Amino acid sequence: MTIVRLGYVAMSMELQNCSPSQTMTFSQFSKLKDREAAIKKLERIAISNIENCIRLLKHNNASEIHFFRLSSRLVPLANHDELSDWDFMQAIRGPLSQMADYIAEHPSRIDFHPDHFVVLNSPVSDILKISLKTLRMHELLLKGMGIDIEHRCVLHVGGGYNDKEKALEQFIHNWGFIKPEIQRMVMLENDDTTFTLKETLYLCEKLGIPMVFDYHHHKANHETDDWEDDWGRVVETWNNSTLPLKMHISSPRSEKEFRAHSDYVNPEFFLDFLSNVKGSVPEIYCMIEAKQKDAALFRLMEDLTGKEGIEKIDGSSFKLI
DNA sequence: GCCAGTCAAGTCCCG
DNA sequence: CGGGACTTGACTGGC
Repeated sequence: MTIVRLGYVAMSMELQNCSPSQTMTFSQFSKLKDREAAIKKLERIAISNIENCIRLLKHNNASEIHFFRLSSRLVPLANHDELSDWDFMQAIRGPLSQMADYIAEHPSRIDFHPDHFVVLNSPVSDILKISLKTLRMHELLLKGMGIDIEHRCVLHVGGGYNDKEKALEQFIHNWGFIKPEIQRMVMLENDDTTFTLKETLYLCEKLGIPMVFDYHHHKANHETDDWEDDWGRVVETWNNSTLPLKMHISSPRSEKEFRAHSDYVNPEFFLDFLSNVKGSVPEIYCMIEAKQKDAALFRLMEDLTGKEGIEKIDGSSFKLI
């Protein structure tokens, strides 16, 4: 028996004026003459983003959704070099602790997917450094939300640099310079252009990192199309975690734009996948990555309801029987 | 109120 | 080696 729990990414198509990613670019910031006022504006944006996250969490609870990816753009310019004197954590302390209270009362699985500019296998030390700074920001935010940081940040392996084997070894090399507290936050995901399931598994097994399998990326980028043989290895990487296995599900937009995410997830595609993993693991968290965000999740929830071999537990949780 | 252009970042691709 | 594409959602400016 396997329990499947579905989640969605960062923002809602149903809630109005509830973006958790409002922003100010550095060029906008620079144009403002009064730096103090500009920082106050950044702080207002960050506070509004976090308040909107709380609204999203309430929306999730009301909809029986227990799995959610937070936007990584909650605090605009938090990592910017020119703003290193800005104590953004102090500025957002209030709403962040409200969020922590809410999460404590309504537990769910919450994580981040820092954008692809976090590159841990870079041979350039400055790029590694800024990447670690970005991870440090995620660490602070998680702690502020009262969330155990273990395995909360999904990352890609990084650049191929014309020699993937060397790039994988560079990852291992760089990993040695990363403090254990940050290492503990990281999960790795196969990507759609460079590092495949097998290559990502190589790192995950070597370094004890849980592997987030992205089925769509695998379809777009693989040595051999079959993944079932490697699925057991993916499951094993989660022995390194106290959390259940997690993966990513999305559908190609079209044959021509195969790598792009479609608005919704094709239920047949998903059901076919589920039939292959049934019984292999007690619980799977599936992050639905679709353009229509929560609306796509709601549609999938409906599509799965009443299907053969699927028993509904609650809104977004299903038992495969 | 809509549409095109801009903004950030690192990598990759082309010339 | 240099410039442009890629990607994402938010925002700005022109009409």
